[in-house]
Amino acid sequence: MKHLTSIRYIDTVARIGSIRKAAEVLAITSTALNRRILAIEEELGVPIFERLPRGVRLNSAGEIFVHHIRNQLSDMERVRSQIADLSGIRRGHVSIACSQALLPYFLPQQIAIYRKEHPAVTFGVYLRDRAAAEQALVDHTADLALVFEPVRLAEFQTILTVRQQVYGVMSENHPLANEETLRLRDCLQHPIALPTNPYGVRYLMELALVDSAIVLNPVIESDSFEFLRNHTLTEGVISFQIPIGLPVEDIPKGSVARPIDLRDVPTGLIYIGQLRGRTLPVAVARFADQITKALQIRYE
Amino acid sequence: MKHLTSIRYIDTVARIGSIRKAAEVLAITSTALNRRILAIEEELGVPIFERLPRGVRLNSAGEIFVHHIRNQLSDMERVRSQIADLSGIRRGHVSIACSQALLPYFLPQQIAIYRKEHPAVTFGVYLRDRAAAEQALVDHTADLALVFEPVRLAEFQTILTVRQQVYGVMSENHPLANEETLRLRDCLQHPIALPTNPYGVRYLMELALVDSAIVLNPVIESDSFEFLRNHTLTEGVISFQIPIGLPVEDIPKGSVARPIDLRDVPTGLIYIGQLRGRTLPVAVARFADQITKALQIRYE
DNA sequence: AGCTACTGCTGCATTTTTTGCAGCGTCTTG
DNA sequence: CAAGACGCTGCAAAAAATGCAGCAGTAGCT
Repeated sequence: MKHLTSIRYIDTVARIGSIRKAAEVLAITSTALNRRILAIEEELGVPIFERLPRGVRLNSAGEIFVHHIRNQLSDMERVRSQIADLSGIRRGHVSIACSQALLPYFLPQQIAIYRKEHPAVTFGVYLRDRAAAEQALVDHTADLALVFEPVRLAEFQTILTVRQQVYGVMSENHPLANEETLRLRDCLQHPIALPTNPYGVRYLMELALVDSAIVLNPVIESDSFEFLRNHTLTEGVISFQIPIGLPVEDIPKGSVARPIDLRDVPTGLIYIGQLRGRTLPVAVARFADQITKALQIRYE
Repeated sequence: MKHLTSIRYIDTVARIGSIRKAAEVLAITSTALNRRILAIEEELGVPIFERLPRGVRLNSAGEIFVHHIRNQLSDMERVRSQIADLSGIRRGHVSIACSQALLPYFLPQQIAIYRKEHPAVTFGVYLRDRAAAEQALVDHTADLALVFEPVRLAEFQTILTVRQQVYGVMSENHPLANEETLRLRDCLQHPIALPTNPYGVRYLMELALVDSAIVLNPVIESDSFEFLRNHTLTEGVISFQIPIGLPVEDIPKGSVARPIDLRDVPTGLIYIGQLRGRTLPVAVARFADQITKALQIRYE
């Protein structure tokens, strides 16, 4: 909306940290942008940016101000979507920050279902580790966060939690492929592949072993779950994943997934959350509702 | 704030229920107001007012919108005051050491103006002669010094200087009361009243006469400017004062002030100063700013 | 030291937006 | 049916925003 242009600009400058760079992104000249900032500072009676030789940075007045205008901007989005809802059309945008496990199957499926009903709603899906996803809520980069074992900031308001047991994924030719459930000590007899540290699965497994003398020695470590999953097929390694990151029906040909005994690795939790105290735009609220129901049905 | 003008207007229209009447209240034409409303409705894609023969009324989209913008407006107020608190212009203490001439009119007036904006800021005003005022800065007894013809210690950092011509103050019945400007030798034909030695006016006048044979022989000598000023009314004496120590508009009934010819007594300077190198508290800096501007306007 | 590249900022001419005036059509009201 | 009030529109003037060119300051590099 037009009357929010200045504060949208300022939001962008605060994110980018440079007036000239932000001006490029916003497709205006740095002059115009600079003047808008000076005008706002004039109105507030106080500068909101520190001028550094390499750009600008919010000072504490700026922190307060920008925090407020981000609320204002997303509130306005909500209002627009409420108004649009009145006239029957649902439009809007849903922005999601989520863990890697949600990307391959769960979210694409859910978004497809939703968009079939409401084609005017657009989506943004952003891969963030546990900490960054929560941060994205705070700075309004995302409306929803779907995170495995989050840090749980004070600003994070849980909508739903879902238990997720860790599974071992391996080739169907693997010696352990026929076990009903896997014991961790058995797995560790074989080469293993693990996600890197910030990810929830790795975190859970290290937590499980913290009291024992055992150390995780992955032959493969990667921050790509997809790579890890594929690698179980090409080499006889065991990878680890949570059910939501696995196909709903059947594991791809040639690989199997077996639960790790709960005595060895406890279940983790996926959290769906939003920024505390925020009233979500209609489209977002509805989507949150949909995936909440889907998860409740799927994981009792 | 400027960028909220449109929504403030809309808020008013919603309250009043008529574009033309609201325009009057807002002191703009109905045309401009009407166009702003149309523009917002355009942006929202939906009207927010029902047009009735007697004016306008919010429709349900408008209810949502106006509810939101009212929140936004009061939030902005809150943010502004948070920022004001943070920057300290709202609270704090300003401590001033100054010459006697500033006490009767100038400072009370300026402090009143400032405190009207920032009632939580407190003031301390201390009468100090030229040397003592500067010393007060050094030992942090005062944040600001306003001094006529100061000693100018090394630690004294000048913020602004203002020229002040010496005036003769006398009863309107005095023989010299009708002169445009006064020559010093004419004044000395009459009884004169002078401040005691440490004061700037006395200093200036003695400086002016140092090369001549003339000696100042006051019939009254006092360290109270107020006493001197009043005494001109009761006895036919001439007293001496600088403009800032005189009322802004009119000299009190019965007395007149006439400038002393610059060939006889040179202009003196009022210095506003602070401790060298010190970063002043925000409240102090603001007040210094205010009086600086006030003085610049008053004595060009 | 000198140089380059990058920063935020400013004066001026130009473009865009906003405003005010006059007037139109519609509707209630006396 | 006339009067008055309402929201709205065409057009010209006023005001604001924008873009260009250029300045001054600083970090990092040679």
